Amino acid sequence: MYVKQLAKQMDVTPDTVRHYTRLGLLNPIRSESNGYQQYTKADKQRLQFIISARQLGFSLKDVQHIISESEQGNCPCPLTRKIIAKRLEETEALFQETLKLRTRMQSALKQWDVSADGAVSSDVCSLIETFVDPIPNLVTTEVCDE
Amino acid sequence: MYVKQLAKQMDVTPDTVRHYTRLGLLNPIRSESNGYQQYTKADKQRLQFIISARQLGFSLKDVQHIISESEQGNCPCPLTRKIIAKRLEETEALFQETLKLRTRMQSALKQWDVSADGAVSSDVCSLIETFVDPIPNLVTTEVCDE
DNA sequence: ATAAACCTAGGTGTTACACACAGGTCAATA
DNA sequence: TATTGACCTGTGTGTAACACCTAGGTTTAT
Repeated sequence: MYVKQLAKQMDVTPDTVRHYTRLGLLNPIRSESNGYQQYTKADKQRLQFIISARQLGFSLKDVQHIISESEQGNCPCPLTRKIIAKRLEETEALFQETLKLRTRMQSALKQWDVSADGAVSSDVCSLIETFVDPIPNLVTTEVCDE
Repeated sequence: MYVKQLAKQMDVTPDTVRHYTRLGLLNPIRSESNGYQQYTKADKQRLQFIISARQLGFSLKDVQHIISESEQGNCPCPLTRKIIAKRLEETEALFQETLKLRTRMQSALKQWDVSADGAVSSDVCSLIETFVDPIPNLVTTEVCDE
C-alpha cells in the first residue's frame, strides 16, 4: 500500500503519513524496483494507534516514548497513565486560560460596541488602550451613554 | 533607557523587547557611541499597547496591521473590531475543542484506573487502543466491577 | 508518445518567543 | 590598571505538527 492509499483509508493527509514516517513512527518497506514506500498492515495499525493517542492529547514525542517503552519489552501502561495525567493538567490550564481570554474578548467587544471611533489615543488605538478588563473586580467603568 | 531596563519596567523579558524591535514594532534610537539601542517613552507606550493587545488575543501580525493602519492616518478602530471578532470566533472554537479534549482525557484516566496493565495489545498500548470515548453516544462500555 | 496521477527527498513557513554564541562596552573594584 | 561582572550587539537555532513547494523520477492509461 502506498502513502496516499493509507492516508485516505485513515483519513489523514499523505503529508501526515510522511511526517510520521520521517519520525520513525511508521516503518514502511522500500520497494527495490520503485524506491516507493510500502506500508503494511502493521503500519496501518500503528497509524491508528497514533491517531487515537493524538485524540487523547498525547504529543508525537509522547507516542515515541510509549512505543520505545513497549519495544523494550516493558508494559507501557504506567508510562501512559503518567503522561496523560500530566497532559490533563496542561489541558486544564489551557482550558482556564482560554476561558478567561474568551471572557476578556467578549467584554472588549461589548465595551467597544458603544465606544466612539477616533477617540483620543495616546499611541495607536484608543479601543485597546482604554479597554478595561472587568474581571478582576467589578468596578464600573466609564459607560458611554449612547 | 536600555533593553533590560525597559523589559523590567514592563515585566517582560529582554528577548521579548528585542523580538518586537526586530519586527519593527518598537523603534529605539541607536546610540552613536555605543551602538546600544535606546528606548524612549514612545517605545514604552508602544510596548504597553502591544502587551494589552496580546492579552486581548491579538497576534503580533494583527498588531502590525493595526499600527500600520494608524500610521497611514486612518482610524484603526474598525479594523480592530473586525480582527477581535475573528479572534473571538477562533477562541470560541479552541475553547470548545479544549473542553472536549479535557473530557476525553478525564474519561480515559477514569477508565484506565480500573484497567489492568499488560492486557492484550494488538500494537503498542492496550490502554489507548481500547479506550472508548463515551461522549458521542451514551453507550455503556465494559465496566470493571471492582 | 504523452499526459495525468502518483511517488521521492529535502527545504521552507507557520507562532512568539527562549536560548545560545561570540564578541564588544562599561562601571566598579583589587 | 587590570580584571571582573553585568550589560549590550547581531545572528542563528529550537520549539509542534504538520502544510506546502520544488525538482525530479515512475507508472498507467490513452
